[in-house]
Amino acid sequence: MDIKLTDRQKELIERYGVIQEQFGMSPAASRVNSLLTVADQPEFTFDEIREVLGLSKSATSNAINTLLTMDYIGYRTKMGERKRYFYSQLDQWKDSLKKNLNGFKEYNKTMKEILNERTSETPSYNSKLEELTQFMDYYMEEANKIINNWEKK
Amino acid sequence: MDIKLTDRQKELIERYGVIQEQFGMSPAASRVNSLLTVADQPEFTFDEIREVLGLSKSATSNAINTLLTMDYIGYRTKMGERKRYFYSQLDQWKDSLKKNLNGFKEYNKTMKEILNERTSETPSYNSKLEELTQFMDYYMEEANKIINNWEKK
DNA sequence: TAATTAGTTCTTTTATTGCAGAACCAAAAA
DNA sequence: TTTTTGGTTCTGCAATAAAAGAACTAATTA
Repeated sequence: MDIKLTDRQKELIERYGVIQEQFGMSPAASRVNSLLTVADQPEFTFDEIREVLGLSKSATSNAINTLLTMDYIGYRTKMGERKRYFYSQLDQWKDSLKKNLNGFKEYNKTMKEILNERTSETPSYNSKLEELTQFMDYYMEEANKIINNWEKK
Repeated sequence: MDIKLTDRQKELIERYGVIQEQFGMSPAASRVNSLLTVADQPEFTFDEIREVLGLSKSATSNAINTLLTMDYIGYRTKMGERKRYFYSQLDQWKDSLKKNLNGFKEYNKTMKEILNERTSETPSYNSKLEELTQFMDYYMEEANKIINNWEKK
């Protein structure tokens, strides 16, 4: 085994890790994803990940599985081997941006229901709220166009 | 005092509250912001908020102050009164979207540093990473245009 | 001057998260 | 058939976050 990382790589793994934590990912999962993004080696096994990051088996297992279900990483296998080789699926970004936009859809649905339920006594507030829901619809539509536009290029 | 909310309003406050929790806001702050968005009454005092939501003074105080610093709510005062009257600042949405885009900027800066540090042994991975950073720059620029475009309308 | 109002701040309690460590399991190898 | 490999799942502990409650404060009022 014996995987070596430069100090710079270690620093970047931590920095990128912290950023991902801010997006709600657990410390361990953030580090695993960082490792697979930063390290020269394109694929890591379960035990290699465990070793370089100094994690327990359970933490490694849970981190890998959350990353897999989020499609942040993938794995391949090799003929006649039972091990899995994990790699960063960085194409994930556009997809997770799209999922993000879908999250806004839920948000906006609720905002519209709130608007529908509001008293008619507050017309100026209500029309601001309405403008907001329209803006969100507009934004989501245009943002999707941006993404599709890029893909066509 | 004696503020009354319909069952539907209570339901919407909880639902909108949960959505906001998913964006990383504390339960109490989420409920306060929801209340000010959903309730007919356009302004609430500290004690009214405390009472309808059944929160302690400290929880109320902290929730209000985080919402104030995020500009999610505002308050006004009335001549000769010491109380503050809090209201939802729903114009916040566009601003927080812009702040969100700025968050991506930090993210992308780190991605570029990672790219710079990567081995030249993995050209296809590297070029994917590069495309990604370019896409992010493009997206941030275009998203800002969307927002400004709407505001001009 | 004492009491009330409108909060803030500090301390304690409770709930949640994140991880380690050990037990466990199924497939493959010895 | 026992052992090893490549994990997963369960139990428990430590750290952190959220909120309660009580003590505090600065203005205002009685």
